[in-house]
Amino acid sequence: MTQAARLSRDFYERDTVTVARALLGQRLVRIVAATDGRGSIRLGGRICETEAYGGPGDPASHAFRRTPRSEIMFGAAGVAYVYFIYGTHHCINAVTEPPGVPGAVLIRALIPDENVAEMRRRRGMADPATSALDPATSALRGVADGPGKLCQALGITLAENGVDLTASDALFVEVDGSVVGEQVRATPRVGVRGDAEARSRPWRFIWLAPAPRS
DNA sequence: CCATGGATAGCCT
DNA sequence: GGCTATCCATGGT
Repeated sequence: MTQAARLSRDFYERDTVTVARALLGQRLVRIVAATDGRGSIRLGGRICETEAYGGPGDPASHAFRRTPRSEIMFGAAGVAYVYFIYGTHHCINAVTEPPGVPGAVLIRALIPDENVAEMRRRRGMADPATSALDPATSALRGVADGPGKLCQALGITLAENGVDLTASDALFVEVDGSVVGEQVRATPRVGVRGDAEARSRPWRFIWLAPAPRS
């Protein structure tokens, strides 16, 4: 079977906002052991929402301060930065920019399209076959439509912090076309401190071709 | 709207 | 070392 191309170091080693925009439409893939213990299966989906996090000038970024936790954001691009938040959820970012320049893109939502039933199980959701919901339209809702949800659906925890997305066989991003030219919503963060430029800069990108998260 | 609950950062003694 | 605020998420009300 042919292997889809994987995003390279060069892809990630660019301006954070550019990478956040370019990740839309690509596929986040996670390989996990099959439930019968033999072989492995793919979990994943198309990235439909991202958010750029900058360096010292971005108060909402963990790299606002250089600490042991945020040090990874100052390192090699294409590495996964996973953090645990609110005592419950994990969030996965892709490190951006050349070494020494901090930056990361938070992956906020996926459109699940591989082994959705397994991802639903990992989310604690009902089997769509026995659900009253229409599987054709509702089986995807709630599975990966949020940064914490997609990590739970894909089994991403702090153990995946530092994984090289350009080299790992268990966690990576595949090229699945670009959404350049398609409809994308870019919005600044509101309610954060910083100068006028920082507040008005586009940070979050939502792919409007499919239904984004609610 | 509100409760949740673990890792982290910063400040303290 | 301890102690506390914060974390712009999620699920249930």
